[in-house]
Amino acid sequence: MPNHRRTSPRYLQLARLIQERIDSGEYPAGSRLPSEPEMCAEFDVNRLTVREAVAELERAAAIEIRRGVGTFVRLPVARVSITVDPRSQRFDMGSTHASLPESTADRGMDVQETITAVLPAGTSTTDEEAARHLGRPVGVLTRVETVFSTGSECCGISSYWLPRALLPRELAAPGPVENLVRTLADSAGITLEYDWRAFSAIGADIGDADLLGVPAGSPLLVREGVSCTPDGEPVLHVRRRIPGERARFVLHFRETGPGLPPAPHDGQA
Amino acid sequence: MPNHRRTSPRYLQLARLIQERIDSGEYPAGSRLPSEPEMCAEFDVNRLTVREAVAELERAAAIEIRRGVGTFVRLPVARVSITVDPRSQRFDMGSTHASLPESTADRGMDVQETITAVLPAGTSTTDEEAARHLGRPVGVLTRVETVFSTGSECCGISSYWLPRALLPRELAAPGPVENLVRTLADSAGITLEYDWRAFSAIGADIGDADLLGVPAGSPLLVREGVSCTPDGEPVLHVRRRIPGERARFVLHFRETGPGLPPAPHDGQA
DNA sequence: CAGTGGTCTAGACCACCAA
DNA sequence: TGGTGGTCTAGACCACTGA
Repeated sequence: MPNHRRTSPRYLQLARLIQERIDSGEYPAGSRLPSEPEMCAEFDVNRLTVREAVAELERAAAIEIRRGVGTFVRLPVARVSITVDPRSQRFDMGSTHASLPESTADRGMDVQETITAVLPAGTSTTDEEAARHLGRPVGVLTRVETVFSTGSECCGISSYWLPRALLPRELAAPGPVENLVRTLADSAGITLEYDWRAFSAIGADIGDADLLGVPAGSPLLVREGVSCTPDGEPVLHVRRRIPGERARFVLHFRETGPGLPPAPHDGQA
Repeated sequence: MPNHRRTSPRYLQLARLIQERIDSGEYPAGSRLPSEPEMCAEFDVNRLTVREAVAELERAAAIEIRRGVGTFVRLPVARVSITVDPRSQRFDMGSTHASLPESTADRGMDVQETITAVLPAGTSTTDEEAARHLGRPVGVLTRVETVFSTGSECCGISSYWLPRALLPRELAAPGPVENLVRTLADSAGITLEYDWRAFSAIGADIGDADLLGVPAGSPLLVREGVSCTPDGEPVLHVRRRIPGERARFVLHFRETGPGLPPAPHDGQA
């Protein structure tokens, strides 16, 4: 009686298992995974099943395969920053903050943000990056995870990092949230401005892929940045992931374009 | 004597063959591909080989697999536009144009843009989208393809669309180019401003994947938009693709941040 | 129900890399 | 040279979809 009513295929179970061993440090960053024949023996599956699990993790950018050598846990990658004209940008922060979900709603979609988890920042790469961007130790930060959904479908994920002392009660437990940034600013009695925002593209890791209902490795558009007080103290780090095929961020530079409909360049339909 | 010195594996050859049939219209958009057993028979390969080819094309977003139904040529997808505060944006256009490659060079990378092809716009989806954005018929547009390279490595691809009448001689043939936008503006005796720019993430199609040396389907950051004359006439459509792991676009909103090094949030190393 | 794509096995040969 | 991952075959059973 093989797989009769299995919840998920073996290669995915195996991929998650390997990912857990990476996360737990059993397979540390940079280390070599067991070879394919070794995994076949350990998990008692065919080599192709092992290869499918490994391919899944490679698409998820969790491991790196070196032909003829072995398979290795990935180190975080260095990236090039391309700065777009830092001089001439003076945004009206509050409204820009608010405009993101609302402009989506304008397009006929009712988007709801919901807190899924509130937890202390730990030792993951993103936690440490957030701490560096905020100029504070990881230990004082709280991480708030949210999902954006239209109806029942999840269309985006956000992670927020902020000092634990600033976390308002309304944002301390899972549940729907009206306007996370405004709630935070009102509760702390501060104004929040953009410090910087950045756009990049990554492949979905296994966790984000599960949440978003997309295959691991599929392209996500990442918008991240730091918000600060008017005197420049960084307060909030945001990292939002949206399936790449589903959204694009548009910057308009003119009041009215000649041939520009409200949504200037959506695909047809 | 099976594959002795084959240039590329059969599943990739098969993937390219199927892609050609899609491009040529032999498999029209929306139509069903032959089933896997049918392809096995036609191409005389094992089903797994067919499946690998099909998986490649699916990662490249060329086809869509519907379980239990069949595999279909993809239709262009509709997308959500998220507009970031269109009111408060008044950029200094010329310098922003120039800043993109130069800011990359500032980071220690010597980036060279090279024209690889100049051809009339045709019937592809991107050609038609460019024509729509420029408000001109496809027939009057020329398409200029360039690659960005650091040393021998290709680190980005750009496609430009512009009216054939405006194409300067310096940009009409393959070869290195100093500053494509400035060359165009000088030659036509016009000033170019940003109309809009947008960021999105897509999976690499087979052609872009070959050029960039990344696997099909791997995440690309897309920055596209229209530049126009000061009175608002759209002149140039740009669509740049950069491997997602390699770059990020950063918008700074403050003159000087407290804890902001020149490249505020690169990964370590 | 028949046909589709999804998963899995067993086994084979190959190209690549380091020692 | 031995071990690694890459490609490919033959065959099996399964889950899903639409008629």
